[in-house]
Amino acid sequence: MEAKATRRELTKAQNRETILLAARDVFAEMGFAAATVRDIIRATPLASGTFYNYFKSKEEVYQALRDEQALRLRPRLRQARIAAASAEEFFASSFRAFFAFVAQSREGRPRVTAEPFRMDSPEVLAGFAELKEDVAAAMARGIIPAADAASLAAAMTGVAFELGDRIKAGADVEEMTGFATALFQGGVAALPKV
Amino acid sequence: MEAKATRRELTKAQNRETILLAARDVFAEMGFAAATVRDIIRATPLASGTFYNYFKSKEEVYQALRDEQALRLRPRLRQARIAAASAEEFFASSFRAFFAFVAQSREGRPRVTAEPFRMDSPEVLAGFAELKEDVAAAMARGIIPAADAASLAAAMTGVAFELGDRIKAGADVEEMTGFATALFQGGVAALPKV
Amino acid sequence: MEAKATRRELTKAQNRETILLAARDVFAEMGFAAATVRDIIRATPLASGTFYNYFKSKEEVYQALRDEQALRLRPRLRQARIAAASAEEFFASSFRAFFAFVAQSREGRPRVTAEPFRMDSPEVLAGFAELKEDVAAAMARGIIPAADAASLAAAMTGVAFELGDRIKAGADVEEMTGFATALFQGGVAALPKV
Amino acid sequence: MEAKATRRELTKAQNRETILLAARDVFAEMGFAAATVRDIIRATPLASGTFYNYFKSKEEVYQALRDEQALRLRPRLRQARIAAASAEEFFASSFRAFFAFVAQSREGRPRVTAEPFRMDSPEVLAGFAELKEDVAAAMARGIIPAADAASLAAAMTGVAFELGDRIKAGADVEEMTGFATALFQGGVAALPKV
DNA sequence: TATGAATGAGGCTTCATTCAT
DNA sequence: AATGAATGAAGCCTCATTCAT
Repeated sequence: MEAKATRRELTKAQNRETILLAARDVFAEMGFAAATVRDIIRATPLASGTFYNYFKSKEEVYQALRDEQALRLRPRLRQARIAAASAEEFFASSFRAFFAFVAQSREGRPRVTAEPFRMDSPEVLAGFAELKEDVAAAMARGIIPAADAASLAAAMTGVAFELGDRIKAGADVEEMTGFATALFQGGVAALPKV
Repeated sequence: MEAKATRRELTKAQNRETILLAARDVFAEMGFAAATVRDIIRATPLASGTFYNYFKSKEEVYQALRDEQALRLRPRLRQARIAAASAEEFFASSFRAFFAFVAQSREGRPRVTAEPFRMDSPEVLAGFAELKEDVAAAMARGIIPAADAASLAAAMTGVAFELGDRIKAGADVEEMTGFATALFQGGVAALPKV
Repeated sequence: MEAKATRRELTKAQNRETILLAARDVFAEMGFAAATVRDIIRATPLASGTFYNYFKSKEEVYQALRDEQALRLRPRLRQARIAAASAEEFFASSFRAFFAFVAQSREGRPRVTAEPFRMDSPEVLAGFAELKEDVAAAMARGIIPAADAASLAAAMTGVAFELGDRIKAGADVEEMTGFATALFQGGVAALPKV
Repeated sequence: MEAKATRRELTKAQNRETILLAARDVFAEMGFAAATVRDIIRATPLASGTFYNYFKSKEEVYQALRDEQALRLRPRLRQARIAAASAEEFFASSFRAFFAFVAQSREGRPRVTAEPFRMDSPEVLAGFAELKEDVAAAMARGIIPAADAASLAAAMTGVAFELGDRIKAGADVEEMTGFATALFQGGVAALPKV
């Protein structure tokens, strides 16, 4: 009895995963705007109706994708930031975690999309909120000079996304981390010389 | 005969503009992904067929919109950066021009879209290339310490977009400019105290 | 073993009844045309597959519903008409039985449907055929003046349905019965004065 | 210029009519519940999208069909009833107008539908309201004995529909009219002997 | 050029039904 | 029997685009 139930559950979970993976590829290949539910289904061995057993729309798949990603990324970031004992450590570990994540999830799947957007899913927003909190906490702990935490968090986000976009291989991770960390630590003057 | 021709020219230009303005509103209201050519036409007194006298698709309108914006923004940015005699001036004038532009184009049109994307139209890409060049030039001129120009340009872009997103009123422009400039000048230590 | 079998029988009958009741509500709420098998299932604690152990389609449920109703109504009508010793009795008992049935089956379930249709299920048709026969029989017995029995039966049916539609509460039954009976007995001149 | 406009208008009107006629046949053949928009389109030389230039749904076509019919029927009925100088005339002219209308609109199109329903479109409801008013007016004028006008109107409606259903050819019109009129005038006793 | 109805491809979604468990 | 996920046919509808006027 239990085996039976388990088997079904398994298939369900697999189907869901199948759809998510297909969606990721489709979005990457043609961009979110152009992608259709049909495209996702076609990238799958499943029947059209099956899609709707799992998601209501491409938006929902997208959310799930984002959220799943964020869910995997957030703890790492959090961990890195909370453990930081100095500004250098705070920035370096934050950026390193993010860039490593980008490099890994980009593995074998080159960034093709002409449309680098970021939907404001709850998980993503929550991730940003966390960053702001952590920045504020770091300021309170005296690790970072007191300033506008929200703006600093936004600046970190912008730099992370924009430099993240430029990451090609795992090799770039440390380089980018060094660059971003130096920038936030000491401005242009502190950047690694070329 | 000439009058007629002139009038026609005028009408042509006006129709094009009508469509562009409508498209801007439609994109702002429902996002690029959800918007359709029909939506744009409906936001216009024109007939559906007329759209195709001016554009081939919503993508093309979007490009035109971007390009027009970039075309208005780029000279200002360029001007500001080339005239800069110090790093401080370089950053401040760049960010100020951008934030002012954002504040102005947002006037009366609150940011509604749940989809803050940035398509890589030729004009926008060109704008980024320009920034990179100008950064490199500034480094060559000794105004900015020598470093990876592309990464620095990317970082500036990221900060500009992310802080730009947070701009609500014209009043924020100077504040944001000060924040971003200080960050690039001297890192977190240099940020305005709260 | 026997207990088990019995229980199963019971469950079978119960499931069938469950589906029929759900179908009745669904049809009443959204009309037959709009209702789907899924709607019926959803109004039930049963699984979708189970439906097909009992019925082949919503049409079949509908028939079953009609037939069950007709099956309950017909004997009463028949009884009433056969026992009639005068035209007055014939009409009054027929209409009373019908209106009472309507009032009862409408109890607590107000007429919502925008689609007052009457499918010609075998049972319903049989009911009409019976009425015609009984009318003819009553004519043969001299209780009702000889006339076109089919047309008279049709007229009775029309009046019954149309006045039945106007019944709200049990209180209306006698009133409607009086009205219809008077009409068939003596025409407009015989109708209750207001 | 005018000719051109006229030509277009004409085509539009023709298309609308084409759809209405097709819908009428489709509804007659398979019943409203089973009919789909696709069925209607298929019964037409038009493209699927064209349907939606004229109607939003099969319900809307149905309404239009009903309303058009009612619009043609109502004035005749009204006329007939208002001109009536006696109860006999009131009933006879009402039923005659209705039965003639039924016979005519049924010409060549035998009643196949297994589903004799009547949707409560505004026009149909208005028609019924008119009947009630006219009955009341006739009572006020002393032509019909005072009674419950609404119930009498309902009874007339029921008899009309039910007998109307039995009409096959124009030949039946007078017969049915005589039957119904006699019934309302004097009850069963007054019915034509067989 | 402007118009706007017609077109039909194609996306979206639900549905009845099946079938492995 | 009961379950409920999978299926894919098919209905719904919108859309981009064409084209006669």
